[in-house]
Amino acid sequence: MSNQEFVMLGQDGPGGCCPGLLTAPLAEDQAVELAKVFKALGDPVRLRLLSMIASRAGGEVCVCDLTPAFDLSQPTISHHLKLLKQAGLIASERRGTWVYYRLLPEMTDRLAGILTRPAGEPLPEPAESAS
Amino acid sequence: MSNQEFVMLGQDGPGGCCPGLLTAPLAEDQAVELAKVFKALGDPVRLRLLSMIASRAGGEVCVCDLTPAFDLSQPTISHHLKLLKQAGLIASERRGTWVYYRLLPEMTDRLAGILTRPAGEPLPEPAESAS
DNA sequence: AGCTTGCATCGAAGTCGATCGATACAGTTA
DNA sequence: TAACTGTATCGATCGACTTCGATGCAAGCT
Repeated sequence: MSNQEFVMLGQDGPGGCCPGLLTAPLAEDQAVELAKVFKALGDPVRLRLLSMIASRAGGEVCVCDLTPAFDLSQPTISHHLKLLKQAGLIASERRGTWVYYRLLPEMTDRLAGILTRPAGEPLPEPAESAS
Repeated sequence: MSNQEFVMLGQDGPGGCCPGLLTAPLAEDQAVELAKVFKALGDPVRLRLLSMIASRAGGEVCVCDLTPAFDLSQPTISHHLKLLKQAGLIASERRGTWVYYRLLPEMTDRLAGILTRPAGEPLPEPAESAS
């Protein structure tokens, strides 16, 4: 179905676990893929949607529970959910009339790892000046 | 100096450490602030810039070392650095003719924490379907 | 079948963002 | 002071993004 483009972030690159963004200069291809995911997180509405989905007790939320929480039209919410889904952050499942969304923790785990600096990072020098 | 707007992400909110995005529904104000930072990371050029700065041995990089690494004009690189700076991800210092940028690990640490789910998260059920 | 509800897709309108060339500013050097 | 190098800012262009109303599709109900 469809010609949608999903973010895959090629599982840990060729031969290592999570190069990390903070340790090595990050190739352009990886930067492009990673940017898609961060861009999906770069909107207040999508952040709140993700947050509502992730923090849900049962792990799932019906769209009908998400939409009324915003001052936005139903198509707009649907669009944001689609972007989060294409970013690999959430997945959806239809059950009867309703569609349920749930978090894909693999992606958030990956992002957290990418933003984590390896244990005892030197922390060059506690310089103070900052333009 | 200036009327620039910097992201502050009010240190851990009123009384807790890193509510977390994945555990509670995230208020609108927090979502707006967080989105600014993620938006700054939502561009391949900025991700590579941040990566080059963060992975630098001495912890600092001269702009003159960053600019030639891209197929972009000098003003464009300068603009991207400005956005990363306003997001609180990097800081700059002028020494003589050159300007040096360095990572502000507090922000990346914070983001990593926000994207990390608290230890033994239930992981509702390893359901398979994903539209 | 026909109606109703829940959600997605489709254009359109307005805003935002990435990029550039031109230019201004800071600091060094002659 | 003048000239030169390294960065930042300005204004414009153009494509991307957010949002909407209208519409289409899926599933349940009468």
